[in-house]
Amino acid sequence: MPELPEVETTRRALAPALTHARFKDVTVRHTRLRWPIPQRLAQELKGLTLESIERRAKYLLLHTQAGTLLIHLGMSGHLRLYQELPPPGKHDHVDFIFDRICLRYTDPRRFGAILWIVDDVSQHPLLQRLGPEPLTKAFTAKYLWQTAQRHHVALKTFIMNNHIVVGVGNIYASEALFLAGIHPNRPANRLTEAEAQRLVDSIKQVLRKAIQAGGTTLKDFYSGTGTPGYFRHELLVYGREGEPCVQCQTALQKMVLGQRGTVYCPTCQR
DNA sequence: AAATTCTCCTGAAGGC
DNA sequence: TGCCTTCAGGAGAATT
Repeated sequence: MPELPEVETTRRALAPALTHARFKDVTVRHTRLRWPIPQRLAQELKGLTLESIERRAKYLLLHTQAGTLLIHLGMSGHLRLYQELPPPGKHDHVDFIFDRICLRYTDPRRFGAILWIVDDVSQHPLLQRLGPEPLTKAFTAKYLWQTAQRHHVALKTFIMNNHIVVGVGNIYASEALFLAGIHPNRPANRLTEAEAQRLVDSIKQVLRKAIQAGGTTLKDFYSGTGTPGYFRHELLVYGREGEPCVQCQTALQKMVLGQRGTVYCPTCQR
């Protein structure tokens, strides 16, 4: 499931091949994603040059002079580059055809999105209320601690809230809380300032390392060039329910928070 | 305002 | 082997 590291990995794979490339055509086989793909997408894009690819939260923003193509990978989406497109499979919903290369969007569960934005992208409803990027200086312990004072939800739910900080999904929230030694079910407003510092450091660390590893591939995720991510081998708690904690050998436990499976060490996380 | 629940969807896993 | 049920999960929308 693509979280920030997987989306960033995708962006880095696509940018060298697609920056300054020109859209020649778009093939849409299945319009029904999270929202319908715009009917006139092919006409809008045809002939435009892709100027840059930006990532904001888990959104990819493909900028052109006339507008921005927004792509979200949802739960199971991935984008892949091809010199020569193979015959489409069941879940290959969209092909972006450039002069010398093709980009295919695949998404079995169809929770992703492809939108065309003409106005100021930063003012778009999907983007304007987002919290800070976790890997920037704007995401500090002071900010997280002060914000936490006003919230009573479980800390894991809190750091997965895009209004608080973006890009931290179920996998990396679980990992970061383990690294910080903080129980995922602790109410946000009971976080101490010292713990906020540990948590911010842990979030940054786990995201950076995951990007270095090319993301986490559980099933569906592959980078833009088709390679899987290797961070799965470095996961300390996610997917390890019942297995021994790497620090204390206690059997890891699982609970549900905000309708999300949450694995943690009952000994190391308090 | 904040918190909770519902919803979209498919493939995998479990039960009988 | 096969059919049915359950579950996972990003995040906006609807509801409390």
